[in-house]
Amino acid sequence: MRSSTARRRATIVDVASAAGVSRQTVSNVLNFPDRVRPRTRDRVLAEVDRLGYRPSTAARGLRNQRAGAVGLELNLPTCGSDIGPLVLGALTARAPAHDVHLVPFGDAHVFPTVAAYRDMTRRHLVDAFVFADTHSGDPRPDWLLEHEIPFAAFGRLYSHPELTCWADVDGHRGLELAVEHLVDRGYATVGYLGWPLHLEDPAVAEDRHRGWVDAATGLGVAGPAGVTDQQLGPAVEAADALLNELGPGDAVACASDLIALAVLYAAARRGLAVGRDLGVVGFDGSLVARRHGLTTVVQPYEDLADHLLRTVHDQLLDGTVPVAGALLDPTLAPSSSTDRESELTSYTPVPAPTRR
Amino acid sequence: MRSSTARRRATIVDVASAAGVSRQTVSNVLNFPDRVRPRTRDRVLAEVDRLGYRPSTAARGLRNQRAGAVGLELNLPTCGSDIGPLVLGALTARAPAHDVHLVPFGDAHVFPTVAAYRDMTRRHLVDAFVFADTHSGDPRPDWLLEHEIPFAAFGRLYSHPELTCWADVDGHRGLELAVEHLVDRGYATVGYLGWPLHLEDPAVAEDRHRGWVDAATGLGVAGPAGVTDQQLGPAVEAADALLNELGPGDAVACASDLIALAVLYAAARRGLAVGRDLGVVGFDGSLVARRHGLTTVVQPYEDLADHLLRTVHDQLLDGTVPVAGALLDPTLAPSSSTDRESELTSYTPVPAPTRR
DNA sequence: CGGTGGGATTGGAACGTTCCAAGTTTGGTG
DNA sequence: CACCAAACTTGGAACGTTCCAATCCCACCG
Repeated sequence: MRSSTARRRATIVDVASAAGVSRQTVSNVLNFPDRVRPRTRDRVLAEVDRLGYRPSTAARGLRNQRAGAVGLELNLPTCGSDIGPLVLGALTARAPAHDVHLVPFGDAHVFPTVAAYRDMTRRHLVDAFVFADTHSGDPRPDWLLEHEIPFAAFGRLYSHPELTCWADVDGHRGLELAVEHLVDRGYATVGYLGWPLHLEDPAVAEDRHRGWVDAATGLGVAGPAGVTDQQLGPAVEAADALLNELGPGDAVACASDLIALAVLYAAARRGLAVGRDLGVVGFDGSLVARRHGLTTVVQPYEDLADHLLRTVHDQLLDGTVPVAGALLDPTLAPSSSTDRESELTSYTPVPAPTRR
Repeated sequence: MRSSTARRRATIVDVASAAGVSRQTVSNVLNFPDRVRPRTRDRVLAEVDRLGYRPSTAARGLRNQRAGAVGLELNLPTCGSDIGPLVLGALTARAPAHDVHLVPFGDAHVFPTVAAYRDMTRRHLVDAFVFADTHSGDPRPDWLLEHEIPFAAFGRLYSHPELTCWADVDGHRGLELAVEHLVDRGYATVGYLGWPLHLEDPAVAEDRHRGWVDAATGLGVAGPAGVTDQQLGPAVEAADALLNELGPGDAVACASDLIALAVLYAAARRGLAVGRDLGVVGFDGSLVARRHGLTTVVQPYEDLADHLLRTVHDQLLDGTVPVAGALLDPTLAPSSSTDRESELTSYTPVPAPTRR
């Protein structure tokens, strides 16, 4: 066993003696390159490269009193939604750019409490937290504020209107995009199927609804509107009711991809060919949309991830918080459900569009 | 600012002096309770509790040369599948029981390479890795073996038949469960819609297919079989072809929930009421199944997570690897698609079953 | 040619934990 | 009552890094 030589990973001292400088100089090369003369710097960097040296996370964390990690709560609503995996994927992909790593935690079966937050904080496992699905009476923001622990929320903190450490998608803009696209494609009237305002998150529901109202009214294409909760069965019934008030050549903009799927089903039920007879636009850019050939408003997941990570980073660095919550612009991904040449029905879905 | 008092988290020395013992005794209380007299132990534990002390992850990791973390690769196939979120949720929920935390990594857009593995290892950020979606020519197992880094795979390592550090669901047993359930519910003939054997993972496809063959033949209910890839459009066509050879009162067992959804669509296309006229069973226990009222074979996600985490834990502890890969038993979750009283069609889905 | 200033580099100390070897107490025995 | 072993407890050292203060070196100026 060559444990002593090959097995042990190189430390800063190994690099230092290989380059003929001291510990501290190597540290400076990596953390404050300006402090080191170019000649020395290059020599050190060459050895860093040759030995494959990387600073130990544990030693760094101990010395700096900072874990370089962000806790991410994965609870039931987050895991079981269509966008959960997309948010997680984006945060994971963007974390390295912010010099942090993620630590997911939470029991997918139990409703969130602060216990896990307290435990992870005490163990110095993370410096800050990111979470989603805030609700009224949510204990988490209060607890984190009280303990002065940085955090950022995906979605408005409507239980704490004064807080600005959140990012969300601009649903108003998203529905504008949807309506503009539908008009562009030549659909005559644009209806809307969204969420009731008394539902869990009235701001999001209101936001998307107003987007449709403003755009459709502005363009003179406003049709009927309906509401439903985020469940397939009831949504199909609501979609069915809405379609009673729409005719061939009309369209429906939806508050989510799941609702859009329900519209596909309601259309199929009455023999409407989606695309040709009826335009449908969803919201989320989820797997459901890709599978079913739904045109959808794609949330800017990477931008959201960047904003959330930057927000906690700034709080850690100097305690600054954003001047306001961030509403980020979504984009529209056209597919068959708004293609007039297409005859999409729920039971003859098209394959997913080829990836760019 | 009361930084100096309230802000600083308690350390082992604080606990020690509060309890009137030394550092080491506190450490022993937490790590080797037997070494400490009960009287002392209780006194120390009381102070631990009072001060809310938890050992610093960084200090522990530095001293023990162990991060207490497991890297989890989230790549495109993992994130974009129906089971990805379920596997992740289970691993997250079970990690604390194994005294580790997870560190997800990976770029959802790029195909996996060993670069990220090397980087995380060098930084001592993780001790081991868990990943899924192995494929032939996968560089990861070879690289990890070469560097003697523990790992465990979700899914068979069919590119390395000699390796045993994997866990997978017993698809054979799953399709037995499905067929038995369908016979139990009084369906006459049971067909099968699965994956072609030349697809990415022939072992899984073969496994599930044989389960159907054995059970259906054994019970004398074997019907026609078809194959399709894991895409909704082609799957609906394949399901349609299969239904040509089945009549009312028959059933289809499927290799995945997505394929089962395709069967729902094909049934709707020809006016068959799923449940009453046609039994359908999916595989995965995914969100898709819950939404669409599909009876499904649920993968034992928590057991899988436990096995994977235990496997890497054992490798870390004393280098032992399992004597064989683990095939874990799934369970069956009945829903409307095998309820003879129900008239489920793809466009009139039932609400998700109430959670237990 | 000595002094000065400033940038580059250095060694000591500390972050919080656990291992190790040595120390102290406890309880039992001759 | 003295002694011994076992049980329990203790302080020093080390894990790898970065902060801090001190030192070194060099060019430039008077």
